[in-house]
Amino acid sequence: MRTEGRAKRLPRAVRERQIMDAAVDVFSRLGFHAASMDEISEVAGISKPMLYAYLGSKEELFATCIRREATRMMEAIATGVEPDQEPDVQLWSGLRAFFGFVGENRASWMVLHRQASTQGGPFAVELTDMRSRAVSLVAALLTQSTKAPATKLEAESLAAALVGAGESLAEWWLDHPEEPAGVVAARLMNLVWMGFGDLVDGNVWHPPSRR
Amino acid sequence: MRTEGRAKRLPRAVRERQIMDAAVDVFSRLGFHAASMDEISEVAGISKPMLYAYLGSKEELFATCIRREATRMMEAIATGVEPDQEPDVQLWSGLRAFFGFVGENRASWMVLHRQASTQGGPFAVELTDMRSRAVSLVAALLTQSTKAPATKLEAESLAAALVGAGESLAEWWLDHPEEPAGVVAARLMNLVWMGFGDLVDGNVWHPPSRR
DNA sequence: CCTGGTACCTACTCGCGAGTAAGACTACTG
DNA sequence: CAGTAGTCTTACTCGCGAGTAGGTACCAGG
Repeated sequence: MRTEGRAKRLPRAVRERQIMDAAVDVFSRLGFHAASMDEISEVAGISKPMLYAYLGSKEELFATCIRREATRMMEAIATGVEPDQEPDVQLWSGLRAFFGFVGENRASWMVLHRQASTQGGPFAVELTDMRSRAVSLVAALLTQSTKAPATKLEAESLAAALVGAGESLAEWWLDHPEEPAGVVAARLMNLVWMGFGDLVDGNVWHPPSRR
Repeated sequence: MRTEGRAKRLPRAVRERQIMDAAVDVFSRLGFHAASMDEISEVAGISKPMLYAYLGSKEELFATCIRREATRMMEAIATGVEPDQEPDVQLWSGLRAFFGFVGENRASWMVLHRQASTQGGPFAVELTDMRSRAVSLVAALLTQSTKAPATKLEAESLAAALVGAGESLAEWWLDHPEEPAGVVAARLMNLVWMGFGDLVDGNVWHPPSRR
């Protein structure tokens, strides 16, 4: 990019989107520190001062990326879940939506999770916030469907474990891209719903269509 | 540290250990890029050229840290597991050893996992290697105990999911240090062995002493 | 055709941190 | 009490990257 002298004149809103896309790409490949504003401007097809004019400092730019991608992802999941269904079906649709998003937005996910969680301070806050929304959601799902009255704390921590498992399986998936999203989702579904205790006995969970 | 002029004369082996300890500390707090050789030398109580004389470049130093901590951790787990036991007991002892190590070596774990996994290239290799050893171990445990003849691939991927869940729960634990190691371990044990399906019905897994 | 405002640029400053040159201090060995 | 091997230091070089100063091209409306 930027092989030619001057870039086409474009309205600010469009440029800002281009810059954000470039930033997510570069941050995901290089990480926050190793990414340079020079490279981002290059990928975006403009010169460095434009970055500063539009998106502020490097840290501001990064934080803005985090916020945008986090919002996109939460929306994708919210759209995917099917409320007013059995608990296991709700969990299943949530998992499918989650892995679907990650599969189609690997760069977004890397920026969101891998990068944001390692840089301390203001960045991690956005992450923590997003995660806790997810945890509360799962916890509610659990308490609502539990027959034995488990404590709120118990449900919360189990939900945290599940969300963590999802995050980490998505992380693992980055290194095994050949697997389709549905398979990965189903795998986690079986692990957390049935448990190894059942699985080793050959008891498997099936999606609703097969019932 | 380094407030006084000259450091005491010490044999090379001892200095190298001090340097490594300092490096793990600084890398875990700041991350690879943000950590400076100047700060590491300061914490170690010596001057910068000593770092280069003994441990080579910054990247070499980091790789050496990764290798050392990975080895320490695998040894801790190997010592903790109890072979010739029921599968669930083996899993349980493994989990306890793992979370025990992480709890007593938070800095090590952060360097190992959080930092190494985000820096690409040669560092991630060490990590991947360690993880795959863990995965094979769990996969073997699974196939050995499964009645239904699951495919090797299925066992491998479930093992990967479990290891990932462990990693991520440890990650989560860093932000909730008040929980004791045993509780966290038990929680994961219940999640992966019983599954939510059982848990919501009130069926819980108990450690061997209670049987 | 001028006049402003907005998009865009080249070409810098400047501090920080990786890595090094050159030598000084200490302890053991004969 | 040399000589020498290994420990440790001060005081640099040098490149890279964040952030900026001071413009130039382009499109309105008058």
